Amino acid sequence: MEAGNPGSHGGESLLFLTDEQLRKGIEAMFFAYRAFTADPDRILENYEYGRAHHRAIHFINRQPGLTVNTLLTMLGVTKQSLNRVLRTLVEDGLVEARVGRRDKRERNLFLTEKGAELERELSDAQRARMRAAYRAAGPAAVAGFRQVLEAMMDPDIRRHYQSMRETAS
Amino acid sequence: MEAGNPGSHGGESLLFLTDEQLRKGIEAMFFAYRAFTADPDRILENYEYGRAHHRAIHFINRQPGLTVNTLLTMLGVTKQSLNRVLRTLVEDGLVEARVGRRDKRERNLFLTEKGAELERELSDAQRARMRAAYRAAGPAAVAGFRQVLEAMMDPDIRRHYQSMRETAS
DNA sequence: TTGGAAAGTCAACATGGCTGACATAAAATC
DNA sequence: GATTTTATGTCAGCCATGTTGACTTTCCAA
Repeated sequence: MEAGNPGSHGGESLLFLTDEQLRKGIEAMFFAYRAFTADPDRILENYEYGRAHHRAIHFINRQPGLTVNTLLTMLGVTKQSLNRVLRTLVEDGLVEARVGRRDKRERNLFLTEKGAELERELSDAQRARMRAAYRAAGPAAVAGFRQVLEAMMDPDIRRHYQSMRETAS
Repeated sequence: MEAGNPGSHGGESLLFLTDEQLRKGIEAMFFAYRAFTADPDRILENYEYGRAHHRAIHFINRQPGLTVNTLLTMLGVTKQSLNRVLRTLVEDGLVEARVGRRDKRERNLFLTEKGAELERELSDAQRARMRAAYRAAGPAAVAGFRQVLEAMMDPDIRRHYQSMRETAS
């Protein structure tokens, strides 16, 4: 199935959809993602945290005060998985979980100063690689990169992604 | 560190390197990668295989006859990890490990017909998503996507990536 | 007041990373 | 020819992080 015919003439856009092009894209995703996580992973070895902690910290930093449920949706894991991670972060004083003002069942999550410090260390490393790649590829490539990644996301998540507040650190 | 100054005027390329841009890129990678692996993961649930098996099958299909060592380099895992996966694939008749002709210590890996079938099923799903994203983003975006991902890879791996034979299935 | 939602917890299990130790066969080197 | 190195395979055990299922507490809302 899917002939992947390189000689087809269905208009410009089809020229890029050969099996070979698609497979190269798949490999590029795999290799790039591995590099993308490698730097933070190295840093996390010095602490007693893993990649799951990094992800939680990232999103709490991006949307201070977000609820556990929202974080759950963004991470796409079960609450039991998340809770294991979140508990250690709260115990270690990197994350604060405040009882919701309007709805007291909710917990609003914030990074403490200590949490923000680790976030910075991890983020600096990850952004450095991203920045280098952006510089090497150039502005036009960066726009295309973002467009393809967005198109690849599941629609529900894409909405979250697009509406992410610009909090910066 | 890293002021990430949106108002800087260092030339066109620097305008794309604000912290916010970089963080959005980081999130895009995370969300897109999750979607990227979701379809094959769903298929693999029907078998007794996991993501690790998929990766091995992918590269054996791409470079038929590659050695265990080469596969190890591409996957970036230990031989013990790979062996656990490879053993079940050979036992189940999806992969054939032929003794090397020139160097009899080596094993050259090939997909059997059965292995090629599973490869096709997994690959079809993954390529379908990639194709949809490529179509939605357009040819220029695809080129940029590939450029940024390449720039993000570790140099050694990038060389492997670029020299990957065009075997297609 | 009752039902459901948000969060937390315990237990058990699977996958797939890892290290360390060791075995075998074959190539390469001295 | 003896020795060392390389490629592969294997066993055992550990760890991080995902899963399901069951159950509790708190609190909002109908």
